[in-house]
Amino acid sequence: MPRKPKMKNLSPAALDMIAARFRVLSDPSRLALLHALMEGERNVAQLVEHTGLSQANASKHLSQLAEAGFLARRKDGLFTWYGVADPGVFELCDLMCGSIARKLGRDLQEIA
Amino acid sequence: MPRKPKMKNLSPAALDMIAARFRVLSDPSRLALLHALMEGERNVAQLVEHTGLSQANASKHLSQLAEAGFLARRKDGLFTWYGVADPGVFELCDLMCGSIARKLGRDLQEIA
DNA sequence: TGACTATATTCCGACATAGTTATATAGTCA
DNA sequence: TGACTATATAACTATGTCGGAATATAGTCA
Repeated sequence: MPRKPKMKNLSPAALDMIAARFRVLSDPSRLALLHALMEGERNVAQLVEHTGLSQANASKHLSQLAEAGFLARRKDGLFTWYGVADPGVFELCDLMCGSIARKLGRDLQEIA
Repeated sequence: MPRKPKMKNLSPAALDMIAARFRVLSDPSRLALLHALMEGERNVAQLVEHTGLSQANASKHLSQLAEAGFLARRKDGLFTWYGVADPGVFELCDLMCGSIARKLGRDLQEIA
């Protein structure tokens, strides 16, 4: 029987999936929408008001976030309410902020 | 004095920084390079061999990863050795994989 | 029913990005 | 020195993405 590999191999398809989800988080407008939803569910008009995005633009970004599974939508009459479906997304952002802090610290060391 | 806000506000510049770093992780070729470096430092030729990327393409992706602070470069004669500068990048990938697993689980529930 | 409202979608132009090919840079060795 | 090697960069093309304007879709209410 073949030797057990030291490290799990990631298939190209898996890499594509992971990359696609990172891409959803790689836009400041979408991050602003996520941030605006930390305190709880909001509808589109509220998010437009809060972020300054256009209605069409906000709607598109919200759809992408929901499609990726970070947000959940709930329709109530004319309104669509968006809320966080996977709180793990905030852990991701926190980790990224920590990574940025470490990098800035290292950059500072280089200069000093 | 002004009331202390419930939640820290993120400046547009901060959102841009975070988004830019997520963008670096949003490409399967770069994820493959990162994955190939989990076991330790490698030079460009080794990474080209391991990933199947072209030399020019690999070099560009490696530069981006180093620029973002995820990788460190070390030159030794003709060779350039790349290694992980911030292991936090693997935590980010692990978290993202967990998030994918949760989403797939939820999608499964919907069908069942 | 028809006017109105909230949200989603389509179309389009501007710009960014990934990959290839060719070339530049710089270190090694005869 | 000159031939060779490893890596980086430039130029180009094809494709992807963002945002705006206009329009479509549905739900509400008179």
